[in-house]
Amino acid sequence: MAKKTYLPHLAYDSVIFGFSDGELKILIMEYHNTGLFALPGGFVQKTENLNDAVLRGLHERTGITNIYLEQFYTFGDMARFKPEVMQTLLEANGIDAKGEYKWMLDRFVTVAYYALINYKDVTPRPDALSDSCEWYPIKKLPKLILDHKLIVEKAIQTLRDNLDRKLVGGNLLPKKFTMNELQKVYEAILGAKLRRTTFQRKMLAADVLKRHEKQFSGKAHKAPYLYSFKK
Amino acid sequence: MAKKTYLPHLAYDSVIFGFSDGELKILIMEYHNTGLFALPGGFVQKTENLNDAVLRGLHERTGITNIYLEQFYTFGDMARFKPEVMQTLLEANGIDAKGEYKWMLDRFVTVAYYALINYKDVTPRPDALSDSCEWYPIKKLPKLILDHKLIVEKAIQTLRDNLDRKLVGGNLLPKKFTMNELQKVYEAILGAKLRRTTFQRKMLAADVLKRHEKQFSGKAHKAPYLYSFKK
DNA sequence: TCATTATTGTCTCAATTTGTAACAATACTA
DNA sequence: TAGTATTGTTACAAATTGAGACAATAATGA
Repeated sequence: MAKKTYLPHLAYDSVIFGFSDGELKILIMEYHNTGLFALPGGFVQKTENLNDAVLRGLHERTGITNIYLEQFYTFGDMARFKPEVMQTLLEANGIDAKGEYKWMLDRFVTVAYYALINYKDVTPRPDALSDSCEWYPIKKLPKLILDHKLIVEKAIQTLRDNLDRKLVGGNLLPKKFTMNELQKVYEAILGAKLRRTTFQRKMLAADVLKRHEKQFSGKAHKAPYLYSFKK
Repeated sequence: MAKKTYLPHLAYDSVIFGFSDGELKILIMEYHNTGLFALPGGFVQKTENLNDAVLRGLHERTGITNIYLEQFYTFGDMARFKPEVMQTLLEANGIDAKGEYKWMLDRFVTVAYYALINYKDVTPRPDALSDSCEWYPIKKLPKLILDHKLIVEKAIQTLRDNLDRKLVGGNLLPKKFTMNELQKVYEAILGAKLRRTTFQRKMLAADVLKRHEKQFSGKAHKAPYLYSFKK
């Protein structure tokens, strides 16, 4: 955390999406004894690629490598400069905000990314300053520091815009999934119900799915096929 | 240009699109006595909004205010760190690269924007270090420094993706234009011919155009209507 | 064993959108 | 006043999407 190792004034924040219980969720960190909630973020080492810094941070927090990651906006307004917030975080952790960590009170421009991961693959790990790193449904987020709410909203908007174009929904599921599970992911992202038959036809016509064996659930009805994304 | 006034390690670059002679063009700067070409860019003052810094730079170079501007990506690879390039630029201008301007040889992360402007409204003005600031057709760009070619390609790709979604084509034309002129802008951006009747129907159905008086060109055929974008 | 139930995969037909061409209405020229 | 190039609109075909019907399961339970 020495000033020397990181680029000053530059940070990243990540909106990490997961899917469970039919809901879209994101990882939120809570800081010790402050009641402050924030997106997981970090800093960029002086000789490190920006994208690599984010992948490094995601790996530390989720244990996953090979993460679907997309940069979507860089936030650089002066309005997001509130040194008293960072000071609260540092002091709550018994760190002298006038010492080695003083650079963290400076103005930061932050590059925002979103990640799509399979909920089950993750065991959230808090970092040194934070109390917990937990999943929150996007409809029930706690109050977030600075402009992090805005960052989340822009992430969701970008994800929606990219959903059909980049066929990215599968990254929120295990390798193999049923058509119904995929549809539920789409519905959670778009915030709207979709028609079963139209959805199935569209996905099959897109020619991106590979069909596997059937999944027998033990329920009293026809078993659905399992699918995975090609390539 | 004193180090004190700007955020270190952070820059912006702008891909400024204009349309003339049926072609999409961008503004490129050439540096004195170096044969080096680059996108117009700049730095962010320590107490200035990122977006405002870009608008300020665009105003200085084009004289225009009220510019359509969109941020599209932040480039932060180490591969773009080539201090010898900036050193060449400074020395060609008789500036001691070891002095006050030494910070410009550092690593920079750059936030890239594209702008859409009406070609006729612009009188390109070079900045202190550059020789000229001129329009180049996107098909005939000179070799650009660093990763600026990549930045241009990503700008064009983003512009294409946003074309229908954000209906931004009109920003490249004067307030009033004919349907045919608008179609030519779309064709230049997409790099493909469009069908006249389908294009006209789509634009009218989108309900974003206001129809004005006819434009009499003096040619021996029916005069087209002029249109402007609503609001 | 065999009707019952819930869900799935596919098909059908209607509604809508898009592709393509035709056509009448200019605005000017010769 | 006929001829020419271009425009705005319409007409019809082709393709896509909406909405429902229907047969094919897997299990359950009489």
